Amino acid sequence: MNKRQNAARKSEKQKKSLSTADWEEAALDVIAHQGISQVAVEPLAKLLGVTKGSFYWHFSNRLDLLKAALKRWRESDRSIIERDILSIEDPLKRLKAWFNLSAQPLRSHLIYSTLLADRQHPVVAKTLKEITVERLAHLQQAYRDLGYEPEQARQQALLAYSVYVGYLHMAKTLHGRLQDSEAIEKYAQYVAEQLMPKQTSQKPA
Amino acid sequence: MNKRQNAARKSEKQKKSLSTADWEEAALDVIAHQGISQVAVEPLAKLLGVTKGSFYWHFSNRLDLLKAALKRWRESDRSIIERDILSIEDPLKRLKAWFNLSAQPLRSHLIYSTLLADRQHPVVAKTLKEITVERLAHLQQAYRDLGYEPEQARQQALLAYSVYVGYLHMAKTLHGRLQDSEAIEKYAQYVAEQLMPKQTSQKPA
DNA sequence: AAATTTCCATACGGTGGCGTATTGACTGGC
DNA sequence: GCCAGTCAATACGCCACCGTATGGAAATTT
Repeated sequence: MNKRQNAARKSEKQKKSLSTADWEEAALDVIAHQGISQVAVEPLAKLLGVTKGSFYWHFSNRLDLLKAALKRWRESDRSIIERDILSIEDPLKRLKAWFNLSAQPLRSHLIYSTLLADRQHPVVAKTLKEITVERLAHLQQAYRDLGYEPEQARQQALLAYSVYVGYLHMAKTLHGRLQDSEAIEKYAQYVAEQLMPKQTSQKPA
Repeated sequence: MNKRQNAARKSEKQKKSLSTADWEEAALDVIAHQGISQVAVEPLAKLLGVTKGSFYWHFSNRLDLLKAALKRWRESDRSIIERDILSIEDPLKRLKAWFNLSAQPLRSHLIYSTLLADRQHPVVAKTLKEITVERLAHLQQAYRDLGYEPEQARQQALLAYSVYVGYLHMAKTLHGRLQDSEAIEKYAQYVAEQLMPKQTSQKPA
């Protein structure tokens, strides 16, 4: 038998030794629910059932872990967007897909929402700025493709994205979590109607 | 002469001894620029040119200060809103005043924006929830007064407030501060146009 | 001018987290 | 079966901050 420890360390499955990715994922889980400040190596180690002796084998320090975790999140998020949004050719459908995705209760949103709170942290600030600029560009392009003039497309993209960010906050503030009920569905529908060009004119005044 | 210390303690004016309000204001300044976590009693004392011996004379502990500071902020903010917004009878002008105030670079916004980031903290969460509910009610009322049906007024208020919150975040994320330039003016103008009822109909579909 | 109140300094112990150093145990390759 | 590599436990020193205890000085009261 080549399984490593014949005694299960704490709960289920024979735990093999941890990989760098395991630490990153654990960090992301903590970020999603508690924020950057709670990503502390000793508590995290306890969470994973080891001590920090292990941590400092995988990472040189705490910052190193944060960078790696954020990079991992960013890549996964980007691949989702590329697969589910940017691949859509019809700009109206693409925009709808944006709104639809935004209303979905994904861990990625949870992480983004928490990162917004931790924007003081230099590493977080850098990541946020990058991802925000990127998404704004995509949104602007969508509105451009719908016939908006560049400047108006920019404003509209900013507006739409503000609604997204604002919603994330409101949900957490008012309910302590991201909603999953029908209420959000109705609201998302309403928002989409407000933020998408009316049928009556392609190029609004 | 009844001035207290004939030698200026550190910079200007003969510093009399500190009041509770002084500590609260200092805390709010730190909150505005660095967030709750940086409101630490020893650093704050250093900032005020005293030691924490003073602090624990005025407050029983750190939490006590936070509560007091937030209460102070909330009251000042509320009085601004009552004076500059709620007093306006014409609902359209009132709404315009909301958007106008939102675009102003006030310390109150700065604080609110930072508090959004610190919503993990129980005391902050409570404060935020209260103030959000309050403001949403005011906004909803404004839209009601404009002829919106209750449900739509609620949605619209939520949307408008999300834009406000989202904008605060975007500004900080993209520029590291609240903008004061003409750009924000134009954007505010654009947003107002989008979020206020069109001239063509009082009661939008 | 003495007493009391108000405000502050200093010193102390406690906690939680970071990062280092060292040792140990299990693994696969030879 | 030995060795090198991989992952983890333990112990240590450090720092920042919290809260307490105690004493002292200036201001105010009497």
